[in-house]
Amino acid sequence: MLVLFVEDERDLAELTIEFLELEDIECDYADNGEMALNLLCSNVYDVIVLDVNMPKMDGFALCEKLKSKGDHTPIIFLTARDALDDKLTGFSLGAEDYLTKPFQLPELSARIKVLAQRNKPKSATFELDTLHVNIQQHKIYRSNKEVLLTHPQWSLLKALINHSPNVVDRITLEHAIWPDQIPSKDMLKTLVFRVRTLIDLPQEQALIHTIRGIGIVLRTDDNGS
Amino acid sequence: MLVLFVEDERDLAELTIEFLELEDIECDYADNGEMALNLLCSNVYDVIVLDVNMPKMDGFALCEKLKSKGDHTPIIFLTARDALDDKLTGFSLGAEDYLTKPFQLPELSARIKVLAQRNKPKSATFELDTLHVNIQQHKIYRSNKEVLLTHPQWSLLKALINHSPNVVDRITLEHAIWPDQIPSKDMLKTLVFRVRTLIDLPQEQALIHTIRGIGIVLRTDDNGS
DNA sequence: GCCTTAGGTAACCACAAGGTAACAGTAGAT
DNA sequence: ATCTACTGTTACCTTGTGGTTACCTAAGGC
Repeated sequence: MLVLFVEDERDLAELTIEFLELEDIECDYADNGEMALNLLCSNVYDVIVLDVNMPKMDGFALCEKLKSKGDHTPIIFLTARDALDDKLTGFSLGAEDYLTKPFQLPELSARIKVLAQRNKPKSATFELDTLHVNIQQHKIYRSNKEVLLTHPQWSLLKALINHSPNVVDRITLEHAIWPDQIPSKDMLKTLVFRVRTLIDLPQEQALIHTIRGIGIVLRTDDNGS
Repeated sequence: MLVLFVEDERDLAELTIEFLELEDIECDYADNGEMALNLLCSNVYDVIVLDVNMPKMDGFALCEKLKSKGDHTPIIFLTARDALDDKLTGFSLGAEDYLTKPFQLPELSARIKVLAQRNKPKSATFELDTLHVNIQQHKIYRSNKEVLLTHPQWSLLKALINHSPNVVDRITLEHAIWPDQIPSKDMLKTLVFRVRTLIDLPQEQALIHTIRGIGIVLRTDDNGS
C-alpha cells in the first residue's frame, strides 16, 4: 500500500511516516503542494494524506486541482483547522475523510486502510500464463477457453493459487480441501490428475508441477526435479 | 438517498433525522440493533449510521453481523465512545467512518454523502440482458413484460442482483432471504425454481445459473468449454 | 540391474445436489 | 364466511460427481 503524505511540518511528518511504515503503509513525502503534484505525475497512490496550511499551494487548492483533473485517489485532510466550515470545505472539494490535529497515529492508519481497501474492490483475479481465474465469479479460463471445475477441484486450485509460486506439500493440500476429514490416501492424486487434465492442456505450457516427495506447485517454469 | 439511523436516544435521533431530511437524506430509524436488522431485511440502504451503546444488540455486534453476512453497506459509527481503542475496534469490524459525540450535524451529513457517493456508482435500476429491475419501485420486467414477484422471491432476486455477476453460495442466500430462521433445507431450491420459472422464460437466455456444489449466479453468459 | 515406492491413469458405483411437482396450512382479500 | 394465492413441506426423479479401487509408470535407493 502506497500513500502520499503531504505536510509542511517535517518533524510531524517524519514521526507519522515512521509509524505508518511499521503498519505496512509505504509513504512518499512532500512538504508542499507543488512537490506533491510532481510526485503525482509519476506515481499512483492508494491514498493521499493532505495538510491544509502549506506554502506554495495549500491542501484545498491541491485537492481541487486533482479532482478537476479527474484524479480519484482518495484524499484525507489532516489539519489543525477544526472549524466546521473548514471541514465542510474539505468535503465539498471531494475529500473522502477529514481528521483534525492533534490526532492519534493508529486512527490515521485505520482510516488510511479503510480508504485503500474501498478503492480496491476489484474482483480478485489470478493470472498466470494463459490461466485466468476470477475467484468471486468462480470462472476459470485457460487460453480464453472456459474451464468448469467442481467443488473439490476448485478448492484444490484455490489452495495452489494461494501458495503460488511456492510448493505446497500434500498434507497441507488435503487439509485445505477437506477440512473435516481426508477421504482416502489416494483421493488427492486422483483430484490432481483431474484438475491437470482440465487446466494443463496438452498444447500449452504445464502449470501444475509435481515435485516428487515434496508437493505440488502452480507456476510457469517447469524446472525442478 | 436512504439512510438507516440506529440510535437509542430518541431525542437526539429525532433532531438529527430532521436535519438530515432537510439535506435530502431520507432516514429509517431503529432504536436498537435487532430492530435495525429487521429493517435491513426488507430494505437496501445507502449508508448505516450506528450508535454503539444500545440495548438488545450493540452497534459493534450489529456491524460484525452485517459484515459477516456479506452486507457491504457502508457503516458510520456515531458514538460518545471517543477512546482510541473503541475507534480501532470500529474500523477493524469493517466500519467506513467513526464520528464521536458531540458532533456537528453538517459534518455528519457531509460524511454520509461521501460514503453514499463512493459506494453507489450503481443506479437504482439493474439491467441484464432483457431483465430490467427497478429496485426502489419493486418492478421487474423481462422482455418488456412485467413480472410480479412475491416477497421471498423478491428477496432472492435482490440478493442475486447484489452479488451479480458473482456466485452466491446457498447459505448466504438463505440468510439473506430468511434472516431469522431458515424454514427448511429444501425451501431455497423450491424458491429458486419458482423465480426461475418467472424470470427465465423459455425462449430467452437463462440468467439464473446453478453452479453445482457452489451456489447460484445471476449473469448472462456461462457457456464456454 | 533390481526392488521399492511415489505418483499417474482409468474405470466404476453409490449417493447427494439439485430440479420438479403436488399438497397442506395459512394469511389476506372480497 | 368464502375464496384465493402464497409460503413452506414433502416426495420423487435425474444427473453429475466424489471417492474408491485397481493397475500402471517412473524415480530413487541399494
